[in-house]
Amino acid sequence: MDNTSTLDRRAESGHGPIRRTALHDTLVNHLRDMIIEGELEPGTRLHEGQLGEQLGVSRTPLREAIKFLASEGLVELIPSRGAVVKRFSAKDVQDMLTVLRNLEELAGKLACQLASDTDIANMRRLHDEMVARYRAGDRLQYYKLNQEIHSGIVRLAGNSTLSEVHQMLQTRLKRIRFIGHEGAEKWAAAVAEHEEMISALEARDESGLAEVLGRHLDNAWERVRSAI
Amino acid sequence: MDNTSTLDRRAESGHGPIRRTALHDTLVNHLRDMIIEGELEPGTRLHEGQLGEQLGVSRTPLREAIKFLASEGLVELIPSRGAVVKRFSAKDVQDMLTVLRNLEELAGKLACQLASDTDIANMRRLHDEMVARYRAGDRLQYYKLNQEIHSGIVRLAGNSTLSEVHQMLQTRLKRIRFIGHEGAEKWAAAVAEHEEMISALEARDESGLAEVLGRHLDNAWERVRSAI
DNA sequence: CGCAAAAATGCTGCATACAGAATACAAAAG
DNA sequence: CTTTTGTATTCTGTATGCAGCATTTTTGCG
Repeated sequence: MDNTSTLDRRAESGHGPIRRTALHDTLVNHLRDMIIEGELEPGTRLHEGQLGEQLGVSRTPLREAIKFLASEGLVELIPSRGAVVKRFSAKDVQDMLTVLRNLEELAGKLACQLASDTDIANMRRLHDEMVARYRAGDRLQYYKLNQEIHSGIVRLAGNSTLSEVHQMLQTRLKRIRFIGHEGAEKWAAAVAEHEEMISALEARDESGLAEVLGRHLDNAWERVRSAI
Repeated sequence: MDNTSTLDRRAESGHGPIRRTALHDTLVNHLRDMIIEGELEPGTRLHEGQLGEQLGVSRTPLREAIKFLASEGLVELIPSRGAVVKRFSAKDVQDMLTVLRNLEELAGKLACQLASDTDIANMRRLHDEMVARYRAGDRLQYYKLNQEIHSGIVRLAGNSTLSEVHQMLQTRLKRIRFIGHEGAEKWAAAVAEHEEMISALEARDESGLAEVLGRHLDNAWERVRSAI
């Protein structure tokens, strides 16, 4: 049997020396990925002994990581019965998107006020790169750049709490968005909305940007609602 | 020396059998209270050995609770150096209030749409009770009811994510609000704003309620800004 | 007396060990 | 055949022990 733990392998695949980051962070990120990517499906019990052996760590740091994720809302703690991967209902997703929409609208307005011209130029560059990935049909890279753009706009709002909360909701929804693989025409529409977003940002059109961001997320809901 | 741990004493002061809740929850709540009430000041290192002995628990569950709080943003984890109580700058507080304002405005709108007449009547009752505490000069009870009313309006929005995020920010700000002990005239103004809030809710006046909630939080910022 | 290097101390990070609760299974009674 | 109860197993919750890192103190040398 392979004696190298899963964690080591993943860490080595990164850059530079092995395990720069503390084990706690590594574990948290790894478990988060496992949940987002569906390796641990909703409702799955997180078996400490088994999972620990699989990852090559003892139960102590594993439990700490699980508690951390519990506070992030990705897993649910059941007294004396451990932790299970949280299951999100359709309403849960809708609720998250409602809040996310509001936050992005706020972020859009603030970004128009606060972003430097350089910041905006960088966003345009990211956008162009994303469109290139779209044209190439590279869904995975498109998806990554898409997320980066949304996070980027929020970052331009210069509000750390806003970034933090946005990041948290984005993470919870990642799992869902993986499911909602939209068709070609919807994908094109999403790209068009992104074009609108960047244009509004360049024009520093607060209400315009907020409107597009809101519409974009409403459409996201339309895209995934059937998949849940 | 008193052999009963601090945790036991606090638990016994509750209702029913001792320690209904799991130790994890008890610890998290206790530490959270210690931070909010200023017993653990910002910048304080959370000394595992010492703190554990003081609370009468071993390091393991204590560490798990600390990790939980770290994800809530109340403490900061520093690799190989443990955890410290997070210090919030004036900008941090302003950022939180900006987000909180946006969330409450959203909640106000949704509450006007979704709340039942009974729900609204209950809010009015809470409000009247709060005004009574104000007239009696009972700051602590006033403060508690105040928080309950804000949480209540958010709850009426029927959006669990909204409630959760709101609760998180409210918790982080509690520590700050404890400082901002407003003067008599500002207190009166705050009560007046609350009266407006309830009236707007009863009239199901979405924009009116959102406006008051926003103004209320802006004023909250004015009240605490000098104290930071 | 000042400074640097090295030892010593204290704390965190992780692993392991033990106790108690929950569940699964089996056997017996209705 | 179903239900119930006793027992065994498994997993969680908590305590403790050990190793490594950070910091501080002490000691040796200029």
